[in-house]
Amino acid sequence: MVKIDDVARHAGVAPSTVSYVLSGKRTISEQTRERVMRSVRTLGYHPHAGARALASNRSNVVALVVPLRSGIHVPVIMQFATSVVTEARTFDHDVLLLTQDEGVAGLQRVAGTSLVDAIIVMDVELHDNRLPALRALKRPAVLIGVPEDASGLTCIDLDFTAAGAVCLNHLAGNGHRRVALIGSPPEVYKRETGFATRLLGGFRQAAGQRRVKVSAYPCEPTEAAAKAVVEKLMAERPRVTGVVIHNESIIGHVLNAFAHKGAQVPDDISVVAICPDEQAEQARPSLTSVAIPADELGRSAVRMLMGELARGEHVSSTTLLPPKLTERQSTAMLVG
Amino acid sequence: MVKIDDVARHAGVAPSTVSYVLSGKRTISEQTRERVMRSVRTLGYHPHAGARALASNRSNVVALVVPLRSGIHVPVIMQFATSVVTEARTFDHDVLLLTQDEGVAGLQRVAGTSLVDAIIVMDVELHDNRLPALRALKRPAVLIGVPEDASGLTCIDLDFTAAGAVCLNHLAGNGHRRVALIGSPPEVYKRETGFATRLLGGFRQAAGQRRVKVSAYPCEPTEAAAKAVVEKLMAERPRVTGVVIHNESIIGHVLNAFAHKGAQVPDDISVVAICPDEQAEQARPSLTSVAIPADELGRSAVRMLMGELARGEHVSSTTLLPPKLTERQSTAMLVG
DNA sequence: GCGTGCTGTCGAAGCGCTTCGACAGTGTGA
DNA sequence: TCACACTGTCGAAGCGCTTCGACAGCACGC
Repeated sequence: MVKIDDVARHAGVAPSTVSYVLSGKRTISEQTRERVMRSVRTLGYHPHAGARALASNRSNVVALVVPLRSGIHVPVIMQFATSVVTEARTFDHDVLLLTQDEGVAGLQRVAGTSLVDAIIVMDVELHDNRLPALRALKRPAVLIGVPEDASGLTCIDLDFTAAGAVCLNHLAGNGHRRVALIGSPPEVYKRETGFATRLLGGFRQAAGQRRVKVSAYPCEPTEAAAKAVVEKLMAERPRVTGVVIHNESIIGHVLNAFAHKGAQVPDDISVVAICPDEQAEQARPSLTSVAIPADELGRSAVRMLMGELARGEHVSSTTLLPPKLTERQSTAMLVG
Repeated sequence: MVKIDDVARHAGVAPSTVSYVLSGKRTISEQTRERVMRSVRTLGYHPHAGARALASNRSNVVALVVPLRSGIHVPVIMQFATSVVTEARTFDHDVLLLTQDEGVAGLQRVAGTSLVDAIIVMDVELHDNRLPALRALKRPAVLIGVPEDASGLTCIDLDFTAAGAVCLNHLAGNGHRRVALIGSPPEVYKRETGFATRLLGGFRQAAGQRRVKVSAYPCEPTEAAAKAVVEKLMAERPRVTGVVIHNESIIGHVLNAFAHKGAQVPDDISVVAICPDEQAEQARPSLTSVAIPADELGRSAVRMLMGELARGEHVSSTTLLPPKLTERQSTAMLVG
């Protein structure tokens, strides 16, 4: 293994000079820098991560805690994870993958051993049991999702409350007076997952203001469940003309179920979805939708973390990205 | 931060004794062990990962390289990744997430800096450009997938050749003489992704032996593409009675398309899929399928790595898990 | 009673890097 | 021309852990 002393000798400088060339933490003459860099390249020098972490008290690794829970759409998680990895790399950081089932112990382990400099936690519940640990950690953390009490924490998420309202308002603006929400499985609401609960809240509140009659139908992520929900909906509320779908897994199935029952989208039923843009564009008909900006969330989370690490001080904040509704073929003005 | 010297002082022993208690690398009296462990717990000691890595030349981290490519079913990747993380934790290791787009440079970086002890690479192509680097690395690596030349490498995968044969034979055994394969998008075959190419090969070879007429239809992972492929298939080969689907994303769409065209499964068309068991069970009708054992692959990959790390010597090997076909409702004896 | 072989513990020497203070050498302003 | 402030580089002191060799203390067999 080639080490910093080898590079120093090869370039005819002190080891500390090599270190400063590589870190840029002190000014080095262009000439020396060149010489050192050439040595680094010809020798194929890679600084030892452990040694670096020990001496600098920085591992250049961030932890990413991903959910394994039911009711969470896997492609969105994956998209988020890759955007975190990609963005972290631009800051010369790597990403350690943790699963949620290690829970609080996992957080304490990776933070306590200085394995990671910072932590990103996905799928935060309203009353998440990891919150106290996260507050106590002496490392920056960003939560994706907003718990009920976000004090002392840094959170970022799509503004699901506003998203719920935007969907309702779009339908109401098109004249729909009876609207249904087809959502996540019941257990997601039971455990008070932030995004589901908040969207439903925003949806209901806007409906109250607009005097629109609404109803909510939780739904398991299977084709059969989607079909059953549509049938139930059409039987119980035959006069519903607008539907909001907040459950990526069943969007296609719901559309098929409507078609099967002879309900044309958008002629008989207008549909708005909350899902990644890509999915909305691929659906037939293409879906009016509020985008889930997984990519942007991942990038922002990393940037916030890097900001805190650079500044060395913690400021609690909550960032809610405004929902962006894109109108496509699945919604129309209510006629008659 | 509490360090090993603090623990040693608290327990009234030497730092080295604490280290040996924690690592178990030397015999320690039960009495001393107890005392040290108590101190560890009361002080809340967590050994510094970097210091440990520096001194022991082991980081206790394995790298996992995941694909970002099109044509690869995301839930399977995710399932695999979580099984790797879970299994690695049972060996007291963590998992560093790398994306494929860092390519060879990424492998060299994490291995060269001693950030990781070992590497798992998913989605290996027949002529993967990372193979030379992986052979040259002085760290254990396990490939998921089998390249054409696997010499010097450790590989594990489902035996896709056998899987292709098993599917064909199951249909042939049920009397089907004309069978089609609906597969991955064309680019997957073009870049010679192992699993797609091998399955097709096994399928064709078995067909030759059984004197079954076969045809292959690549398919993009969209509902529209699936529908189009089914229509094309039924127009071009109206006498096909058996279909193998090797493309998890479109299974549901293909079934719907058949239904839409009035072809009953399994009465008119028998369908075999290659997909996770869970997905096969949820489909309607439930699908006769060859399982993709993502979980087992992940676990095995980690175990092989840990074995190599423990032994300290490299032995090249290729492990092919035998395909397991489970008969469900989507296949039937050909009548008439 | 003495050599021999264990067991359990200790002390010290690193592992490879960063960073701090020191200090030549050079340029600047009075 | 001299004091002074920069610039660029060096040397040495750690960072917190593991591991090697050493060595007391004890049991055993002769």
